Amino acid sequence: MRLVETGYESGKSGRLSGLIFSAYRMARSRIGGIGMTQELTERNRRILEAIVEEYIDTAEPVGSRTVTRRHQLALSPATVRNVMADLEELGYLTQPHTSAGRIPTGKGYRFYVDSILQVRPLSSGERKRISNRYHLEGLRAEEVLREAGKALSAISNYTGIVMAPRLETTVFRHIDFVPLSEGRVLVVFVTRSGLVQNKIIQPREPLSSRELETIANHLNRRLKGLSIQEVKEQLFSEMERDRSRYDQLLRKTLMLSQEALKDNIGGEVFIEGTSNILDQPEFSNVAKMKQLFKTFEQKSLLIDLLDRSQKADGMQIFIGSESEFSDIDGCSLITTHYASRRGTIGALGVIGPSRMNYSQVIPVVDYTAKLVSQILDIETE
Amino acid sequence: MRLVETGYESGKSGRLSGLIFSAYRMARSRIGGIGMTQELTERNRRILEAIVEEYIDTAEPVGSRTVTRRHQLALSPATVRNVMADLEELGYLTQPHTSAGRIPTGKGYRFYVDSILQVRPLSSGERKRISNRYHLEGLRAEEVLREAGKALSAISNYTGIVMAPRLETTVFRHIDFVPLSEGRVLVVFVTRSGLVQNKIIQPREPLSSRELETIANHLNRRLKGLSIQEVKEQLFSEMERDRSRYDQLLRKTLMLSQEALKDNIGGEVFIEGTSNILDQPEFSNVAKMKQLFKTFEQKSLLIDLLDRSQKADGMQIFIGSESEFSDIDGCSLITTHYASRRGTIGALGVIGPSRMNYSQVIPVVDYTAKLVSQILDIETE
DNA sequence: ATTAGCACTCTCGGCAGGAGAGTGCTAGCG
DNA sequence: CGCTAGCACTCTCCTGCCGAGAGTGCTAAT
Repeated sequence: MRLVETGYESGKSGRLSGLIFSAYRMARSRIGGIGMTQELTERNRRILEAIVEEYIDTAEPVGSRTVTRRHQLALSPATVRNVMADLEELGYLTQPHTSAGRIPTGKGYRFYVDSILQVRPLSSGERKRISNRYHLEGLRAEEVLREAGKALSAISNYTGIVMAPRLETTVFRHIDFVPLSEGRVLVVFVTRSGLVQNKIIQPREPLSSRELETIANHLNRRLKGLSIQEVKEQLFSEMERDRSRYDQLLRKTLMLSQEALKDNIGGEVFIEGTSNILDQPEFSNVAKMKQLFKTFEQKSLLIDLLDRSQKADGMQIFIGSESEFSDIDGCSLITTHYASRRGTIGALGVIGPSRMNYSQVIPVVDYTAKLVSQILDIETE
Repeated sequence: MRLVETGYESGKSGRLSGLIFSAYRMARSRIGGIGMTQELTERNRRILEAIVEEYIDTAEPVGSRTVTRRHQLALSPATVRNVMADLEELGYLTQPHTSAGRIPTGKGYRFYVDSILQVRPLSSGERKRISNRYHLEGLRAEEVLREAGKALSAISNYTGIVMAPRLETTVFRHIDFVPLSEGRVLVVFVTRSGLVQNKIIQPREPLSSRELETIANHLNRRLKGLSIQEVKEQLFSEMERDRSRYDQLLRKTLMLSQEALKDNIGGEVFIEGTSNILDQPEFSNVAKMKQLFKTFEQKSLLIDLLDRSQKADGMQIFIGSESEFSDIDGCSLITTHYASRRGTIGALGVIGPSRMNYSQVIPVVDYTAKLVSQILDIETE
């Protein structure tokens, strides 16, 4: 099976209004005639909702009596049982064993998230609680991202995850070349948002430290404020134009910058609050836990998902079970991108059990992304 | 109780020979008249050794019969039982419950490590297996440290931990100033070993980006190759000397550098292979595991221990149980410092259960430290 | 001093039985 | 025809019990 992505789109008029729009859109699709809607009657949907929410609350299989008792449905347990049997047949629910209650399947969560879930915007108190965590003073960009991860994990009680922007999606602020041994050169980039990244290159011909200095100063005056994409284009066109002219230094400049920009760098991932997730009852199973921590450690899967999220528009929800990523079976990942004023730059989110409190976490992720975007903008304009 | 540090000293003539020296010293102190030696007869020591090693192997409480069977002692189980009772009375062993075997206490491990343990040097094959992990080509200093952590964890099957050098213990290579908003300045340091560190400062008076550039170029020519300590001294004496002379730029230079060097930066910690430790049977207990991961997350305790290790000479072994750091109860930490050719710069080690294979891990930590020192030197000379 | 023997203690796995939760089915009701 | 009450059935989980096994401490003999 494939990992399905949710088309949880934001409106154009800002993220938060996007959320409201989204809720509205979902409400509409409930009445309208889209695929899934035909499959489930309104009553069945209500019952599915009750079961998912109950299970999110308690982490225990949900029985028919619980549903009628705790969620005011004017129905008897027997009726609910019939409905539950139907929902199981359709693949939304499953039973750990006969004579246990039901728990949602991946498909169940998916339907819940796509077509049932109502996201309420954060209260101003909640927003304050989140934004208070960034005592802006003198935080370096990297620290802002780390802090965002910590905030996400602390507020949600799950694990926060933040991907630093890749160099190529950023705006140029500063470059520097430091000669190392054997002709190798350490390149230090500073992006407009103040993020410092570095790499080592081996230029085809040797350069004196004086030359490196001159080249850096030159580039810094010329390229400031351009996106890396623009930088690349400009350098390329210049190279074309001046191919004929014999200017030693210019040639070296171009050669050096080309080397420096050749490969992607960045995409570092910060994972914060991993111990939080140990509180979740699903991870009393040590083997499962180990699986999850292995995933945290190697990061490639997470980078992959965050990359997708960065490219996509709006909130993405990945539900672990039933997906090709059996690694994080039983886990869900809620992500969105954050962006400074010029173009998309990174992604962040929360990892928790599929049995996660989506309606609480989604607005937190959303607001955090907005906040990070703002801070990176304000701090560095 | 306090966390005791072991005086596991290296000789002056290189680390590895230090290990051998150490073993010799330990052997001597066994015969000599130091405190603990009087407390235990040779036979008792042999039995304690057998028990600790058996427990390291099996993670099961060790019974008297096992000791006689698997370690060739010409003694009956009954005799061993008597000795075990004595060792328990003296605090070296404990029983999970009556009629279970014995397991070592913190004191037991401590005695084993200090006075019994024989460390054998690595075979050349093992050394190769470790050094092969650094495919030197173009690794940035930070990546070298990360890789060292990974190597430590992979070889030992426990968790590797590496602390990056603090700026103050390093040698100056390069500095750069990047203007941000509102008069703030991003300072980028490159140390001789190629490590890039940065911080944000707020100079008392504003500086144009032209001035910043000039100052950086000036400092880079003047200070290269000095230790940060020397840099500070030089700047200070210059400040004294030129107090009278009215040179605007020089004054600004000194002001800026002073700001930049005011606080310590660095001391970042890389923890690799956390999931490894989940294989250890002591962590089937989820609560214990959570404790440990909390410690990993907040890092301050680890930084504290590594800082101590950096200052101390030679190998340090911290044994968790019985210590003021109940956080890592049941865990031990083996650390040593690594050093480039000029002065001590960082520390690294392995975290594992107290029931860790010391004789295997100690030489690995030792060799890795030597290797990291070398790589940082070679790469950047 | 060391050891053989023995009674004792404690854990652990398996097993049986009962409580509790929940189901599926069937028959009756509006 | 949809809903519901009732009931038999299933499965888990907890408890108590028992015996096997491992290991101990003590005592008496060598």
